[in-house]
Amino acid sequence: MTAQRVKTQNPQALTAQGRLDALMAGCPVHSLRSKLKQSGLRPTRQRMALGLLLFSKGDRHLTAEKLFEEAQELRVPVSLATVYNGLHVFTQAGLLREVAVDGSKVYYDTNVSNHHHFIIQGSNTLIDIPALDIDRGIIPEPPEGMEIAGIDVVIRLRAKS
Amino acid sequence: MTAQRVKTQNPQALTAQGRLDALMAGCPVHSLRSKLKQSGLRPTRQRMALGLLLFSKGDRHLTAEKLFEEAQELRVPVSLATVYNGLHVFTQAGLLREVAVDGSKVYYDTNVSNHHHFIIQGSNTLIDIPALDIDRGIIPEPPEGMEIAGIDVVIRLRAKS
DNA sequence: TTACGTGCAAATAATTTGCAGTCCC
DNA sequence: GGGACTGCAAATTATTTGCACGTAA
Repeated sequence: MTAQRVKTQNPQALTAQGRLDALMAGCPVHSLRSKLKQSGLRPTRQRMALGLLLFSKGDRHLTAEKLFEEAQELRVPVSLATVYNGLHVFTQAGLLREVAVDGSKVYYDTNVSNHHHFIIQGSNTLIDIPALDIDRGIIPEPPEGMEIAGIDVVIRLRAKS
Repeated sequence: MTAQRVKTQNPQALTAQGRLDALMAGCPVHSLRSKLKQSGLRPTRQRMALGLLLFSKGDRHLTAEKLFEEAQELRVPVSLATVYNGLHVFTQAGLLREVAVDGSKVYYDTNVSNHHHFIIQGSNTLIDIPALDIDRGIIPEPPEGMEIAGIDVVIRLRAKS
């Protein structure tokens, strides 16, 4: 192995892979590849394609069907079953968050930070709401011409570890 | 402050009308009947039976399938399609509230006042949370041995009338 | 009477699964 | 090479719909 072993606060910068990652930090392809590897997921052709569709356009709210359509439009060969599979493993890895909107389809949010949502009845559009507002009991103003039809708060519980 | 009880007999020994009567005994049958009429809904045999199952046991959280099972256990003749139909018209009439829990099934809450929910991961159990707490930015303590896995806030919007 | 409701079975919609074949490490 | 991943099609689950028949007003 290499002889240069200097301790710093960023050990990753000292390995060959780390230097490579740093160089490629601006490249969405390579940053996605290492994100997947860090999560123990093989960066397969299909997962890379889905990951790029999901994560290289800012925060997005997508259904499985919608993501599948986007892949098809771009002539990326991926099956619907693999889209579902990919969304599940991405979610498990903490790269996506499922949003409970209604009883029909599941939405995936590429913004995994703490925040909430408006949903416009009829059109199935999600709009982010910063968490702080609601956590302080402040209900934000609806967009122009819209009014609040209802508020759903669901706190999911699990057995303490 | 317990409600007047009617002596229960073997439900199978009764006629359909008799079982319906047993179900109605001690229950606000007429208030349900007028509630339905006020909403422009015909108080049919099936809707009365479903309404009594829903509204005569305090606040409940039910799925269509669960309500159907309860009707079957009490030998109340009603089809699954009619259960779905009934839940929809009751919801439109403001007698029920749909709760967005996850992407699979729809829950119906007989408590239509402003409040929120815990859901216990794994078991599909809903627990009411008074609205005031959350509307003031106070997240209530989870039950013993449970911890918060996540919070979903969805504000549903509609076009201003 | 007659429009609204109901029951049945078939149709949808979203998602999952079984398994043979493929690809990454 | 071997286990992880993918694709296809069939299976499942939750819900809706079409239509003939029933029933409350």
